[in-house]
Amino acid sequence: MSYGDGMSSTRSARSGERRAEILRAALEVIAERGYRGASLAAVAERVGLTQQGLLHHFPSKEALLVAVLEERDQWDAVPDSQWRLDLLGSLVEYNAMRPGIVQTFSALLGESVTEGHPARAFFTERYAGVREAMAQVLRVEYGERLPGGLTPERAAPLLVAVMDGLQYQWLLDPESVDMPGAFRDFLELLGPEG
Amino acid sequence: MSYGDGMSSTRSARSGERRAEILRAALEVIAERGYRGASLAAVAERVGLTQQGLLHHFPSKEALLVAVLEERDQWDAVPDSQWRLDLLGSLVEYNAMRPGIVQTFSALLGESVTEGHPARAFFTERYAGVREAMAQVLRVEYGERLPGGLTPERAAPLLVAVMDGLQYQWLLDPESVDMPGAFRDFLELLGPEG
DNA sequence: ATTATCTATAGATCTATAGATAATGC
DNA sequence: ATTATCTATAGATCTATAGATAATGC
Repeated sequence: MSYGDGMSSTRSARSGERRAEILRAALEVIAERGYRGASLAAVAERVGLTQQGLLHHFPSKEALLVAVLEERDQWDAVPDSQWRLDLLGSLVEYNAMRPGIVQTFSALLGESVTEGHPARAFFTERYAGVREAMAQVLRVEYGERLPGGLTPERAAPLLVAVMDGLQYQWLLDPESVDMPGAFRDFLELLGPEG
Repeated sequence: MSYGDGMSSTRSARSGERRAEILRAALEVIAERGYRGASLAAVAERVGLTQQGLLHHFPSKEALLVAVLEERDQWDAVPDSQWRLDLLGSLVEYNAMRPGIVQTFSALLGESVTEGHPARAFFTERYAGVREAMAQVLRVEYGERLPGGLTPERAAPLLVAVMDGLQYQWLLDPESVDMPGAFRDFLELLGPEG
């Protein structure tokens, strides 16, 4: 399912560029301060607009966040069920090269568990989907029985948990935590095939 | 190392109680809104004080956060190197019974990766310590060689990552994620001894 | 006409300080 | 005296709306 160019007949190319600029700036500011701590003014300043000028492109702060989340190409370098297990290591390596995106994502994930957070539903659904996709990836690699007697469905949340958990440890202390190496260790642990 | 009663000669018992009440309220409000989203007024209201009344007990919002973090009994039902591996499963089970604390912790961890967050140093140091402690726990259980050819030091960040990562998945969707079960699965994966 | 921006501003908050008042502990 | 709490308030923000002005596209 390829999803369109985002600037259909109603919106000019120039406007599309502006939106993209704003989204990039929002991503940065959220990485630095989280969503609740990010002010529209800070995002606007980064693209040389006033806060009111920004609100012409996104009618509210929440609309801006939703747009950021939907532009999930950023994190949807993340796998679907077509992926192969041995590519996950490379994905983690790739993530280690873009701390900004990882930080935005991790800050939003952390905030999203608080009450009434506008990203909560997004993450809940996303994780359900990612667990399913990972189960399928594991099934392709191992069939129904994994080491330790696990099924793909039971191993999937662990795989996801390791990726997320390592991101926090790595963001807090990149010198001490070799994120890609640790993730490969986990794949090793998963068994001979990995 | 037992750490004292927190109300030495300088502070009355009544004051200690008030402080404890405030800390409990702060824990709740942070769970609901994160640290940046938590207002002193919201915490104060919960203990029947004005915001200014609260600031008599903690001179600033940051001082309140520091006090919350230092009262880490909450999360330091978390292991030191004396622990045994098979007790970790029970710890996760215990955590599954106190979603509030888990949520406070997870929200703070998420926020802490943003710039200039007052909990950042705390978490960085805490994780270094927890990794060390976990390595020692693994060493006691397995010696120097774990399944997959891992050393205790290399397995430790994975163990920690699984615990944290599962917490997020579980907070977002407790119906779909069996946190204690999944963690036991991971211990199973770690090998025969676990 | 529509789109992009701006200035002005309303209306909420938020943290923190100053200083008054009441209660408590020697 | 010290401790706990309150009222008043300064000084920053923040989001969002209203309405003016300039630029762009048919």
